[in-house]
Amino acid sequence: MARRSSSSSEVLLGLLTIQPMSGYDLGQTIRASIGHFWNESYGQIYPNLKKLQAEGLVTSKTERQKGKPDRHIYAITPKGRERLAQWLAVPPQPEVPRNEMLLKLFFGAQVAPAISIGYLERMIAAERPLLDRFQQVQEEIAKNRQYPDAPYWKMAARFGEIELEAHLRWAEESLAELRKLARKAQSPATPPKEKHASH
Amino acid sequence: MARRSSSSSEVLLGLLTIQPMSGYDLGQTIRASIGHFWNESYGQIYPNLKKLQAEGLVTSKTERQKGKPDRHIYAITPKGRERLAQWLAVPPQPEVPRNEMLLKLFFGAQVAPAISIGYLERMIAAERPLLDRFQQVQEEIAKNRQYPDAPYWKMAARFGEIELEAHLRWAEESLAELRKLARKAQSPATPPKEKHASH
DNA sequence: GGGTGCATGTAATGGGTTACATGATTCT
DNA sequence: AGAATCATGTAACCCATTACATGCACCC
Repeated sequence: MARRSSSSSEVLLGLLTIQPMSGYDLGQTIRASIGHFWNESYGQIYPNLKKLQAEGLVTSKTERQKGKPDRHIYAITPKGRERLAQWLAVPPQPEVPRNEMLLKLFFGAQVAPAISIGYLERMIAAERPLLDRFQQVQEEIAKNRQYPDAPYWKMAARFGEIELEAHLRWAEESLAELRKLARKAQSPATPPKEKHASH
Repeated sequence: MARRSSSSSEVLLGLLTIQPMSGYDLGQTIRASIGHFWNESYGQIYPNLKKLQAEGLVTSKTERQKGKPDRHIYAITPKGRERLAQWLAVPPQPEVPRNEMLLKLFFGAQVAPAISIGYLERMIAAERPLLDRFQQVQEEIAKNRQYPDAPYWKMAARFGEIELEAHLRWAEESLAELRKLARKAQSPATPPKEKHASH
């Protein structure tokens, strides 16, 4: 995805406004907080931190550890905050996300309905448990209402919740339709006689 | 986005099951039908078609035109259908889409609320008009109910509709919250006196 | 004893967008 | 007159993931 000038380093700046962190911490934080709409691999994080440091947007200090590699703790500089604010002020371009599951469903007529049904069931099984998480996160944030970040973080979590609910509703609805379709395909033009259908 | 083995050529195979098409047609079709969850640039389409042809998954014939370059019309082969079915049977991996707007909103506390408000307004203005499109598409598909593709295409369109509705609900809700926030920020700890606030 | 987590980093590999090149026709 | 549409294609560039490399500590 060769987005003209990506946001990989800016995310790091943004997260470092919360508190100084190591590359590893940043990875963890990304997964835990913005993981539902943004991902960053370590192969991206570490080199970008070096680049940011070279530009004077972050500073680093080294923490010795026994048995483990040194931790490099990065902190954002005033210049880094400026850069972040600049980037935040640029209107984001609408991007079309690629959804492979939907793509395969779109071509579902080319294979047995059971396959598409399986994908929807998988999706529901994988996503339903996340609903609770989003609600928990919002409650957590609500406890720290005084922080200036709180309302924004809550909106992001709420987005996850609302979108997830929508996806689940869609998946259930589509699942019902596909099952109807699969039944019709099994007994074409046969009135529902039940019991020992075909074999 | 270096997804191990992407689906760029398989989309082309999938669309060619509808009818033989040129690279240009494929680009148009993608935008018109699956554009809300999948995009493909010509820089991707043309080379992939050549690759597919070399593998015997599609054939091409040339149509002469006056004043314009020849049209290369591609058609899927039985081998191509096999490959497509194989790919369709592989369970899609859940992917985390990157949403830059949400990312900027998440860091909204670092800039004036007006900026985030602007992004939400933009988003609503850009996306609301699409709702009608999705409904139209579904009606259109409903007219051709007999085609085996119809139920699957309808589901894809319905996904767009449901997700879009969810996004709009979220955006309106968040907008209201941000406006409240902006008002509070302007008159901190001042009871609502109305009229000629500060200036 | 083996897997998982902590912790950092580099290199290979592959994907994908954008820009460029070309040129006639049709719409504004 | 100039922009947009039709139509194909290539090359440069860059972004991002995955794999690899290293090694201790802790838990089962």
